[in-house]
Amino acid sequence: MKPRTRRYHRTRQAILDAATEIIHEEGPDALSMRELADRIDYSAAGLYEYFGSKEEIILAVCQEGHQRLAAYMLEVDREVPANDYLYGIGKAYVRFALENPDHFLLMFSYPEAAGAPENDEMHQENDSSYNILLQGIGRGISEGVFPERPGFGLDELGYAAWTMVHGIAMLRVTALREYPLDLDAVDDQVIHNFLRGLMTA
Amino acid sequence: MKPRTRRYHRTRQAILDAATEIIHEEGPDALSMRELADRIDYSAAGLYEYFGSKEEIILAVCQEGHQRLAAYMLEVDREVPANDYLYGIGKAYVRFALENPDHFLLMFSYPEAAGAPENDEMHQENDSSYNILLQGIGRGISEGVFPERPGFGLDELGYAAWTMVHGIAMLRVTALREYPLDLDAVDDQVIHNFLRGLMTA
DNA sequence: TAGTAAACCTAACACTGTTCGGAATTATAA
DNA sequence: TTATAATTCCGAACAGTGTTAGGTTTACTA
Repeated sequence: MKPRTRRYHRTRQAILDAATEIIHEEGPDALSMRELADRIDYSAAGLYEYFGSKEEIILAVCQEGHQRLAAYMLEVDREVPANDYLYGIGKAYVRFALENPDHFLLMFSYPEAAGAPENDEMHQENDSSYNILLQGIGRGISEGVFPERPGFGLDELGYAAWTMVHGIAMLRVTALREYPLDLDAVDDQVIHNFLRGLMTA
Repeated sequence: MKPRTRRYHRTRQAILDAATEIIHEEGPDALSMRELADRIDYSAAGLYEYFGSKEEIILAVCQEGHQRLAAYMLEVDREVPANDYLYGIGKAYVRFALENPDHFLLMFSYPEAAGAPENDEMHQENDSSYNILLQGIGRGISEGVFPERPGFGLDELGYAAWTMVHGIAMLRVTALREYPLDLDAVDDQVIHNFLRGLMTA
């Protein structure tokens, strides 16, 4: 790769990093092209050499967020029973949301950013967060931990699990953002209750 | 009530209706003070006689949304077994989100709008959507349909039910907004599966 | 009918994302 | 090394935003 394109990619990444930083520090509304440019010693107009619009920058930030979310889930220890592993997956999903609330909200405000860069089909790449979840459930099925019911196969089980952890994560970063009591313990029970439902046919 | 204050309230409501209309037709980003004023034959500055800021208008729209959501849930037939009633509650929650996606998303982007106008404690008024859900679960408990487990009482059951329906609703208006297949049937199974989990101790 | 308060608008301010034209920098070719 | 070309970058401007100050019109009251 030529020095030119390498420098180009480095600047692109600097823009994305600064944007992520602003979103983390001051929220998504505070992200303006001029402040973003200031942080990396550019002018606002200069950014348009690297991104076509502000929306493109936000979209790229969202895509990075989805990768980071997947990274959270890949860190989970797999050397445990399938149901315990799935519990870890769910907790990782929620933990990412709690540790990056604005980023998490942004990711799901731009649905078109959910997939891979050059792929309009949803979650088709292998290491998407949804695919990791799906593989965990598939493992539980093949190990006989989760019995498949008629009309409630892998896809339906995956959908059910996703809605549950996503509901927890979403509520906790929006409506329950300031909730004073400890919800982690309740989350545990909710997830375990769900998994128990899957395990008993 | 004097004609003056009556006219004042009518204008206030006209502003909120127009704002809701714009959000429904063109999305929340298209809501500008000038277009909003144009729709009801005012100038942008004139609106500030009725609301302190654009955010106040959005907040009021969100509060109306929460009331409408509660109305959806109050329409559900109560003359059925407790578990069937809760199923109806859940479906009503999701149906509101699907029929008012932008409004629904906005409501949960402004967490401070979740409660009553003069009440910073969450969901304290009786006919909030969450309270309706909670009462449905309470009925199931008192009728012996849902057994209370240790450390998993009414509040925890309510939280669990809320996260589930909210997860379904949220995913379907964001990440799965354009999903081609029919998810209503899957939602049925997911909700029923959840309720079955509650019914079996 | 005179005086007062409410309602409303015009004009402006500071900000936003974006574009245009040219200037500075860097790479390529002679 | 020098001339040419391409890339990179910026200042200035444009149309739009929410908001405010000041003044004018309207409506109510005494």
